[in-house]
Amino acid sequence: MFQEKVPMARQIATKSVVDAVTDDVRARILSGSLTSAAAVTELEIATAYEVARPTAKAAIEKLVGENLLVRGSHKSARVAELGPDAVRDIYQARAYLESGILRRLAASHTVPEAAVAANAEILAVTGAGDLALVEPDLRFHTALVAAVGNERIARMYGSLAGEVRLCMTRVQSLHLLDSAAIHAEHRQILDHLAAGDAEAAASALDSHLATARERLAEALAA
Amino acid sequence: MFQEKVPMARQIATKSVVDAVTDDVRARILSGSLTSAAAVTELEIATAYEVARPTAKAAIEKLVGENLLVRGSHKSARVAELGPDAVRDIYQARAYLESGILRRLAASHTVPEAAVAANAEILAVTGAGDLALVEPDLRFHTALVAAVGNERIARMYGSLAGEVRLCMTRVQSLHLLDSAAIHAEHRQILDHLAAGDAEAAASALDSHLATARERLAEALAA
DNA sequence: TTGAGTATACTTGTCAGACAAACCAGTCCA
DNA sequence: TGGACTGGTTTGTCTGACAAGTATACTCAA
Repeated sequence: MFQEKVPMARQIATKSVVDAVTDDVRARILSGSLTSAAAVTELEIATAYEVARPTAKAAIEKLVGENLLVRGSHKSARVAELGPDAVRDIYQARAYLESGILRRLAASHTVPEAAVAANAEILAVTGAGDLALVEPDLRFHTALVAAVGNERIARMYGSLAGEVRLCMTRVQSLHLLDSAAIHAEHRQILDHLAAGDAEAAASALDSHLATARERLAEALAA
Repeated sequence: MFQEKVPMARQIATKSVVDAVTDDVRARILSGSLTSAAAVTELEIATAYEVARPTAKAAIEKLVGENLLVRGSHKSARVAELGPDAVRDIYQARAYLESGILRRLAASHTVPEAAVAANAEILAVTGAGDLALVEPDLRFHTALVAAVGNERIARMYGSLAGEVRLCMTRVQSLHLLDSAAIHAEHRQILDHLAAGDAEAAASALDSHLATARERLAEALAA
């Protein structure tokens, strides 16, 4: 293999035009700059980025595949709008995935280093922007998922995380999330992991997600 | 809404050309007609179905999004080949998803009707082709997942099911799967569900998947 | 004034053709 | 024998175009 001859090749990345457009549009969606109020047409994207329409089309279809955009046949795409039921669906799926993972991590007394670091960041950004909280929070949970080393589960969680971030930014999450409380709940989960108490870790996660879910759902219902 | 005026509108489906090509290629992949031995080029698909190259390209990229095809930049696509490690990864992910689901179903003593029907079919096709067994087997598990009514979990499981079917057909599964044993193990799971015994159901599923996983992994290693 | 039907504009679906860039394999030369 | 070059193959992207579907606006009649 090539990697054996050059153990530490510098990683460079060349993005195709479609990928570049996709990434930027996705960032705009996740940041809340693009809402479900206005339609996202292929021509808009094409002119905005000065690319051909097929390129814009490919980018839109990629995002549709990620469930960030929705569109029907012969209709322009819109940002997927997440109602209370969708939020409950997403958080229920999260709970399924993460509770199983915590059970496994607890069995081997594994406390992922990356999760600890992400949790520390939550306190660090206290008082900063409201949206600054979302990133480390998601990174904490993603680190837990990544710790089991299962590629497909990580992929699945990634697709969920996109939708989670989407609805977190839609509700501007100003007063929904208290950084100190989140940090404490995360800390509790990590402690249970260190102690190897699977059930305690799972139930702590359940309540952690349940409160977030209900607050989000209520905010979206209004 | 339109649906309130016409309560039972006939469901008709118009597939786009891209979707039609995608579906057919996917079927060829899952049936084993397309293997990872030969590359799948855009021009091949385009000429085979008498469509333009962009159409073929879109179909290929959809299947790449489903993880049935893989391809790097400027390289032709190939059917994803699943080694022993990939099989273990997939089955571990399945076990995560399904065990959590069984716990929930057992808590409400739910025995999905569709799962019972699918399990009956497994006995019905005994002695028929080897591949005939795969369909009802997957349908049994899919029915369990669908019973919880979570859209995102069902979606995730669907993407896994594609890969499962892929490696099941790659190993021609002649002597790997004994229909009577499978039926019995499924039956046991359903019984545990009816009794509301979550742990027993989950552990029965675990061993059910573990045997299938190891046999598949061994066969692929050879 | 209101309703229905038509007409028009907008958007997407698909195609053809083209060129550049990247990859691959085979060949040639030192 | 090893490296560089060169050709063919494949993909990435673009331009331009037309057909088909959707939604909106407009007109005309009741």
